[in-house]
Amino acid sequence: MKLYNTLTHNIEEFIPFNKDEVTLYTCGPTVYHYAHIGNMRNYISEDILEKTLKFLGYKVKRCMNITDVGHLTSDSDSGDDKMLKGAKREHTTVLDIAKKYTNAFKEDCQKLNIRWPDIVVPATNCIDEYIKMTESLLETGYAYESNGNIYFDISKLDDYYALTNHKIDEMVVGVREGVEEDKNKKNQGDFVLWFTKSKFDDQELKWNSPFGYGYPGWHIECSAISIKYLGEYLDIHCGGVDNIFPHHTNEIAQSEAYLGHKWCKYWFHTEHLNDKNGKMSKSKGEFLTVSTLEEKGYSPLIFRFMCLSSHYRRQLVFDYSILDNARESYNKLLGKVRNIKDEGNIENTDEYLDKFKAALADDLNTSLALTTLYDTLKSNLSGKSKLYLIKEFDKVLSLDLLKNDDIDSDLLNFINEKIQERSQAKENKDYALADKIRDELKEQNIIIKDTREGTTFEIRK
RNA sequence: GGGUCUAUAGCCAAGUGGUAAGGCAUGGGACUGCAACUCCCUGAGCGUUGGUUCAAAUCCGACUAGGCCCUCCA
Repeated sequence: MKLYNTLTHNIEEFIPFNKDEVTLYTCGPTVYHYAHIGNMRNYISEDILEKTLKFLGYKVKRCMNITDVGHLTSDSDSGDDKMLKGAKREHTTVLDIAKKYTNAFKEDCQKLNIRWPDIVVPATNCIDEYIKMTESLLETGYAYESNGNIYFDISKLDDYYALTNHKIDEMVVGVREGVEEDKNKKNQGDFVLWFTKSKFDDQELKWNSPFGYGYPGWHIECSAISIKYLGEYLDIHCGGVDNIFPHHTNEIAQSEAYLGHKWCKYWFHTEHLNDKNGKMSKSKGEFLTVSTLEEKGYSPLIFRFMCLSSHYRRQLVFDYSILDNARESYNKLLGKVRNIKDEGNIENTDEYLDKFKAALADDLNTSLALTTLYDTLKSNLSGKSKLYLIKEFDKVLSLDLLKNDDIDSDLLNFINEKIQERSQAKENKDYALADKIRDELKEQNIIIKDTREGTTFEIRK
């Protein structure tokens, strides 16, 4: 399998540390609000990565954190805590906010057929580990105390900017509005490992530590959680491109300083889903969530299909015309699959299976993988063979290609009555009534289909 | 200013040196009471410009346009 590695800026052959089991770490959400669909694109990509690895025969152990503490709006000794802001906004506690939005995130994942990782860890569960790491970094001289906080000293490293190719002299401090320089730092790029109460009296969650009563910095959690659950050697670390700097850069710094050896081999980053004004964010523009799409009548899997028809390292500009396009394609695809008759012999399907695997093994070329699905549908294979292949493909695609929706019996009766009514009207040549019934059903996304064998229907997603 | 990525038909998009996959939309046809569904047919020389090569969308250079990052973010 080939994967693009941000660390080397190249597509590389994937070779895990341990042949038997691949370790995969995902930067999870900061649960201070709903995830928008741009966030979800990232998790869809990671889901495809995990399922592809499994499809190719690897065993995968995947871990994800849930950030419920320490995520400030700035890396300097200032700025608000996102969780605290969320709690104030909704007049409740940080823990309630974390619980509410963790559940919401889980539901979104379910709707999008994103497999929930094997290990999911809230950041607040591993305070001891952060303290242990921070203590060790202080002992070895990679960290220092200044004005109550513990900072990581990036000047102790030769290759701090390996991930980004940034050059320290050409960095501009405070490009983004609202970023202040922290005068307590030795180097402007240093980052906080532990905050103390002196600076943040209103912080709700605080713990005792050898460095004082306080709470951990944002970056330390991913390193500590990953090392705790996946070991000292990590195969793949995933996240959105926005996390390359500073988050992942800092993770590498503190992890390798702590471990004393190379830590993570491959860095996997998903590009952003933008809107026409640029990057999607919770603070500007339309705040689009999975629920928003549902309210507008789009099944979440249409969004998944839309993501899969592009490539994870390609920016995608969200627009409803693109989603509409995906909806048409997806519905037609489901229709084609539904029309396959389960008959004939099981034939040799290696040609298609190999093409599908090759597409995914080439840095997750999902677009080409979908093409293989279309090729399969157009092939001369028996219905039985086609259905077998589709079932296999859907292990990775997870588009519910073969899932028959259970229809509520009341609804089914209603539709059948309407179809009867319409057939009667047609017999009476009362086409105005027949068309009226058809139109009314269509408004409810029920599409009437007249075939030689009689009238059937389909519920449009 | 530095870093990084992208530029293929109306839209999404494959393609990594040998004269452009696929999907959606459009148009035409079959089917239909008319439609929808389904099936068949239907389109571009690859941002501009130099160069390398027998041969370039594919390699190299320049330019143009755009996105993202440079201590919030997936």
